[in-house]
Amino acid sequence: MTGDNEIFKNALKNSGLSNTKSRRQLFNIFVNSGHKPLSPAEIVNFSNETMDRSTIYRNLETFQKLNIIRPVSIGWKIKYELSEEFHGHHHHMTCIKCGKITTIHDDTDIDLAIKNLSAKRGFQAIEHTLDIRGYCNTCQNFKNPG
Amino acid sequence: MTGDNEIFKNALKNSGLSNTKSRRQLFNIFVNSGHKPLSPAEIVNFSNETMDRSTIYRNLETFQKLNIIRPVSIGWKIKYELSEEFHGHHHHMTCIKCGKITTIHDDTDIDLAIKNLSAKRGFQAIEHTLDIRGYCNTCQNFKNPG
DNA sequence: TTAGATGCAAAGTATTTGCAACCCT
DNA sequence: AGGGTTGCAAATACTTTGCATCTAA
Repeated sequence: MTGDNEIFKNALKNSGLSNTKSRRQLFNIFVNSGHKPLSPAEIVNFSNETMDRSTIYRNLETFQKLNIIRPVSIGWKIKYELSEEFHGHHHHMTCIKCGKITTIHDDTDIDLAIKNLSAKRGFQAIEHTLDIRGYCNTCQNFKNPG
Repeated sequence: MTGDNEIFKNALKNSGLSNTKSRRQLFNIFVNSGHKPLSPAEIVNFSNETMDRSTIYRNLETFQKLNIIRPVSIGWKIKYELSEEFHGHHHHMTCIKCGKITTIHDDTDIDLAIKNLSAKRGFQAIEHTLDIRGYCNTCQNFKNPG
């Protein structure tokens, strides 16, 4: 926890940005979310009027640029979660039918392949999101939309 | 093109859904987008009042369930593009700094690793999106947000 | 014929903006 | 002190909903 805070403060400092009350608060909302991805609007509600909406939106954008948070597409919407520096690396498997999301933590082969590919292209990969879509165990035999 | 249309029509028919004017129109917007991912709002504008907004939103949801389109997280927003059946398989590399998106078509190793992983989990993978974030060639030496 | 699809209209949410006041460094 | 940040307030933009009408099969 304390370590996370250091990383956060340094990210701001290294980019010459201020360590403000709002930014600390926003960061804490993510920390306290239990790693559940949040939409901008959900954060507005969570914050319970302690920050203005516009401040939240502006800082979400800032955090994203600093790679403090990262976007995840969850079904129909986009949400944000702490980036890997805080969160640990993982991937998602989403069922097209029932919407169930499974989180995956071990995928060395995939990560290696991604690393190689990026290097080949001269792209400096910082992190990646992988969303696998298909049918979960339960839904494999009932594919009609319902 | 004609082949794509067949796939589209069959997708509807196989699920017992009607092949309506609106749906054909929406499908064509994607075809004509030159494979650029589109947000719901962009589509509303594109459609130029030929369809009602509500029809567009409802059909986007339908198309997604039928796997005609798929979501892609592009920076701040979520967008849609034709699914692989129409589009061909590919991945995105997005620059955190300038937002530039590079499309990648050859990544056998990654795809193989994903296939293996899914199999191991009893998940029937239909498709996947991979978004690699980092710094593009140009931005690698200028990492401050600006 | 008729279940499903659409348009309309309005309500409900979400996001962005300019500017004056404020607070980090 | 001084520029980056915030709050405020209002304008925009986006998304959803119910219901009557229409249309594809």
